[in-house]
Amino acid sequence: MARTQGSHSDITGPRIRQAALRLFARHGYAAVSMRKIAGEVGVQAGALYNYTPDKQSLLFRLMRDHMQDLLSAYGEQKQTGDPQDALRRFVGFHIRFHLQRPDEVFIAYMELRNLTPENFAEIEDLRRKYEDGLEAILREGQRAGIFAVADTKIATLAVIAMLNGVMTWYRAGGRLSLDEVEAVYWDMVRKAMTA
Amino acid sequence: MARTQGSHSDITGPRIRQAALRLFARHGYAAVSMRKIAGEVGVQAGALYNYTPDKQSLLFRLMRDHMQDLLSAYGEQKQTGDPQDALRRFVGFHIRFHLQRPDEVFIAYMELRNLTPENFAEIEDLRRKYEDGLEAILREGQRAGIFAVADTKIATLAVIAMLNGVMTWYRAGGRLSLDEVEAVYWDMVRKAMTA
DNA sequence: ACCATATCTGAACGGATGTTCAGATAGAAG
DNA sequence: CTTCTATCTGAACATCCGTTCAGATATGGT
Repeated sequence: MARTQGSHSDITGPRIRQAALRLFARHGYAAVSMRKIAGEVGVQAGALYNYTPDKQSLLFRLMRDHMQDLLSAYGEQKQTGDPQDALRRFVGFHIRFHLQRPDEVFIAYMELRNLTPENFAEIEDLRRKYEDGLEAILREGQRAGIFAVADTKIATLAVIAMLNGVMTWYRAGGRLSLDEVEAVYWDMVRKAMTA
Repeated sequence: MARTQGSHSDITGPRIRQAALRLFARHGYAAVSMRKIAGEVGVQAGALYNYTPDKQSLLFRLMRDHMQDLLSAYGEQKQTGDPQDALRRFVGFHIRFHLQRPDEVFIAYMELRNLTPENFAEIEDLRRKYEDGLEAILREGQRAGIFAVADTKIATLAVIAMLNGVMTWYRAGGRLSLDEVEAVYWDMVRKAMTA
């Protein structure tokens, strides 16, 4: 046997990335073999190498694409308004964007140590760019006397860490709606940052 | 060759746990082989099985011991005082305890998915017990009208998530002292929880 | 109908994996 | 000094790993 009926790179390629994403998120990069990914797609392991030069690149591209999606989606947000509004929009954006991509978020966060140093540096760079967006808001609010934090960098990391906590417990159709979750977190973030 | 000079279970046992802890934290459970752990200790892989029935148990016991240490250390804390004081003490305790054990914290958090279902349930049970300690403080403060959070369970998770963020950036000898870090986080937590 | 090319198989590669165990030596006890 | 036991080695087991590649078949264009 060789090429199979209906096989096409436009179909197999996305399916491979999708399967890798799911399996990496569930079991971790090191615990997932190329054969398991291939099995999920219904293909032999060798076929994966038409779509990725190696396993490491498969992981890296998933992470890089996710971070670039995050940055470009955040870039499309309205950037005007006073710092308080900007912070509120950031909270809403962060929660909603990340809750829509649980697997990507999990991987981008847990699999950093499985990246080569070069790949790690690139992902960290993108992450820092995103954090800088929030810190700019906090600094502007600090300057305007609206916010009162001891250290904008630490506050940035604290807010993001707090918001990321949503991912560990929120399930669609649970006790609280998305709007309610957003309101609850916004209340805590606002109070924590405000004078 | 067989038994080596100076070999003793009181020495080898702790060294194995220590090496496993360090390697699991650095590279992840799945990426660390029994041979690598043994190599770190200066012993052959087979010797590890005098100290653990298998690799899974090695991971599990590291996590369980850590969680039990956490619970027993927290249990020794002074529990009296008004909720505001109790919350301040919780923040200080959590930051200091966890910063002293970065490897254990990392593992207890990142390697949950590599536990068997039974082991996972046991660790999660211990984690919930710890969270319950914080939630009791928040509920008591809520009852007394000191705190004003929309949901004590979510607030509990939010506070812990925020505090855990310290672990990602704090390095001893850095820009801020431990006391300063504690003060900065306490300021944010207090404001976020207070009416 | 034919051809070029895109796509996949199946086998193979060297090496790593967790675990077991008989046998060997060191330390402790008498 | 002898005996018992704690401790470790070294080899072996079956299985899995990431990756490569020649060859086979399907697809799309002419």
